[in-house]
Amino acid sequence: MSIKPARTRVAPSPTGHMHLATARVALYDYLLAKKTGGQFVLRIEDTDLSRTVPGAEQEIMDGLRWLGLNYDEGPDVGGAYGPYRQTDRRDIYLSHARTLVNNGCAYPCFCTPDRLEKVRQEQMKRKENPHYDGVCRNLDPDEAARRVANGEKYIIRFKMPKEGTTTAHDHLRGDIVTENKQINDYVLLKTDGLPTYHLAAMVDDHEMGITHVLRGSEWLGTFPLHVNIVRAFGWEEPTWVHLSVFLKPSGKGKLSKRDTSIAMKDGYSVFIKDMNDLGFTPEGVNNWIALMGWGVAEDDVLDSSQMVERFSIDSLTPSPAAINFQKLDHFNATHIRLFTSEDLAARIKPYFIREGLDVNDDILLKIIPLIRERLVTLDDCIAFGGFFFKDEVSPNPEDLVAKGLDAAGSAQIAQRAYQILSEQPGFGHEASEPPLRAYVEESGLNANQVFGILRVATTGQKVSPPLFESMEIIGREKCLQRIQNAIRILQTM
RNA sequence: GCCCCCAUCGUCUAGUGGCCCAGGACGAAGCCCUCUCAAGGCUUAAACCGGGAUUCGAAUUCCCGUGGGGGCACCA
Repeated sequence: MSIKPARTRVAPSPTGHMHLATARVALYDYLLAKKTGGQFVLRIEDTDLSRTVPGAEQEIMDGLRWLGLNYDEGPDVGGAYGPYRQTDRRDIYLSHARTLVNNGCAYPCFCTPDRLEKVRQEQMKRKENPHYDGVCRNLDPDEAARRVANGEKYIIRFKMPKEGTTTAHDHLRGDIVTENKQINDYVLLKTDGLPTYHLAAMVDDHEMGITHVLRGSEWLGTFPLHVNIVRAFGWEEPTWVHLSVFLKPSGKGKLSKRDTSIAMKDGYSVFIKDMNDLGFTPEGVNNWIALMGWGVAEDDVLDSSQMVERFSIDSLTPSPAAINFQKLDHFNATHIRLFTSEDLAARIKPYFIREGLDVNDDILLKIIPLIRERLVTLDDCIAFGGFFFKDEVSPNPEDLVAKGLDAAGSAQIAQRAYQILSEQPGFGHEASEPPLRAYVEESGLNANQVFGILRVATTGQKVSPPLFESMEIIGREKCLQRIQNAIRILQTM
């Protein structure tokens, strides 16, 4: 690991919901910056006006903050290398495009979209690779300049060398050698005066002093182009790291944000904005995405500081990774068990409130040890602890009937239990459990039957945290009331 | 069609020529614990895509297949 501080950037387009892949790039960027004492930058790549979605930029910033990936520089925090929104940098790209035209590495192109489309069709018909046919590449520079001066519409294309090969170095894959003739004369500057990614990203990465470019492997195809652009400017290249892509859970095909069938189903989502609602924690999500594409040996439950400590771009993996929601569950549940009681209480409180429950903070803190290891997602607190905040519970009558018994028999047990509990001077679980256990012994019933009735009676549900501890928190009065109510239900069945 | 990338248990991965009859984690199965559900403990099943080559020796190097993925826009 280099000691030199790294400047990294995540550069999403505000074209839709922020998803897992963006979050992972940001995570790695963040980790590398922290590890080396450098800076992590957010840059918004909004040069395609037609695809920009209102609110998407905010969603990205909110998502990064939710994940705890606070950027040192960005549109809303500023920084010495701004502006951080590409539409605010038009002039910068324009002058750089001119530089390239002037040094012969780029040229104006006057071809109409119509003609281009026709050329493409013909090439396809001839089973050729669709590519720009180079009409304007061969224009006399003076004539081209004249036409530009005359106000003719034009774009600027990169003049890709026709001969030879380009060797581009990826940190994970080594040298990638491509024949130059395979690479098109890509558009650098569009009719609307805005740059394409190819120009904008290269210019910005250089101008912003980015030392390590981490990006998706979908950029591998244009990687040689990018390297040529950087070299045409005479700039030093950053370290290029092309990350593996995320595959659908099936492993068939790239994970797409347009694929709604898996975007949000069964309580899972690929969008960061949904994670909180679904009860996932930043710790769980970060841990999950961190390990898809990063080989950490052993101990793979890591918090942010442990990740920083261990992170290295050398241990990133180049192969595609299928996402696995079961693992998200695992990491989420594991991190929940690691939170302090106060922290966990604060985190689950909103879910109770969302459910319309009146949360008592004392009770909230008391139930934490009872429900903590049962939570996979934070919103599971409702299923395991909602009844603590209800005045009454309404058990399903059938659930009150113990296994192997009928309603009348179950009612008798409930009655006896009621009697035992009301005769007991104390009510804590230490006071209540022994006499009830003794009753189980002498009655010849099993604990499941007796405790099961009480569980359903007092909590209103078949599955709950440990019975006696729960009853203690519910309180003597409420418990007796609820058991009384259960007896009534059983007697009228 | 053309170009590029990738290839270890179902999944995420460790492994950089002998330490590997391949290790960990998730998931699965079983047992223990147990008032339900969990958690926890123990155990089991489960992989080096195929074929050549190099080498005393290959999961690890090279070549060829095959499979998967990505790209071939005035989108990023």
